[in-house]
Amino acid sequence: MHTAGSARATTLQSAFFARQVLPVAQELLGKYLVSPCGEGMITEVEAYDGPEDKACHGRFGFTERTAPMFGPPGHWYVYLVYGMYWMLNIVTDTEGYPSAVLIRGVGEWHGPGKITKALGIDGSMSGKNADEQSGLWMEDRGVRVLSSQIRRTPRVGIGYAGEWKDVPYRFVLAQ
DNA sequence: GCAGTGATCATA
DNA sequence: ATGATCACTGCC
Repeated sequence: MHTAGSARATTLQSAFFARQVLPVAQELLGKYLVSPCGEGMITEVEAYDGPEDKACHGRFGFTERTAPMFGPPGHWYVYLVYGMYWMLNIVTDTEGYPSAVLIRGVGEWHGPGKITKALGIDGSMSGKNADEQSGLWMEDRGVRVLSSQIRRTPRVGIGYAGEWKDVPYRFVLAQ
């Protein structure tokens, strides 16, 4: 109680994610991804923002796979890409509006496919709430991130997305 | 620079 | 049932 910097870790709750995806994505830098299999600080994310975003999976409407994106914020959306790699996203904003943050870098793991492989995350996590019961959640451990430490770039791997391919929705914590 | 890999979705 | 697509990675 005497040391200002010794904040207890707090689990990020639904209210944190029930906001526009861009501020949520930016503020996830410096937070921790935690599971029984491993954990680390989030260092790279991307935002996917609603039906107008030509790179967002929600742009084609509700399907079985993308259902979690249309569900309540604070739940996981996990899908397989290129037949090999599970992509981990946290759903944001309001129920019915498809938006999510892709977790691309955590601790020593640089790359969304490496994170899920290291932590043993697969599609069975999709649609579950991000809490201790599901076994995968995020924590604020008091790490302060200055805006000067954040680099913004276009998103990776979405060259098909027309005018949306160049929007700076990727956030990287400077090394 | 590009192959590997298989679920998903549209079309039928 | 079939074919195109794909928010990656590792090796050429």
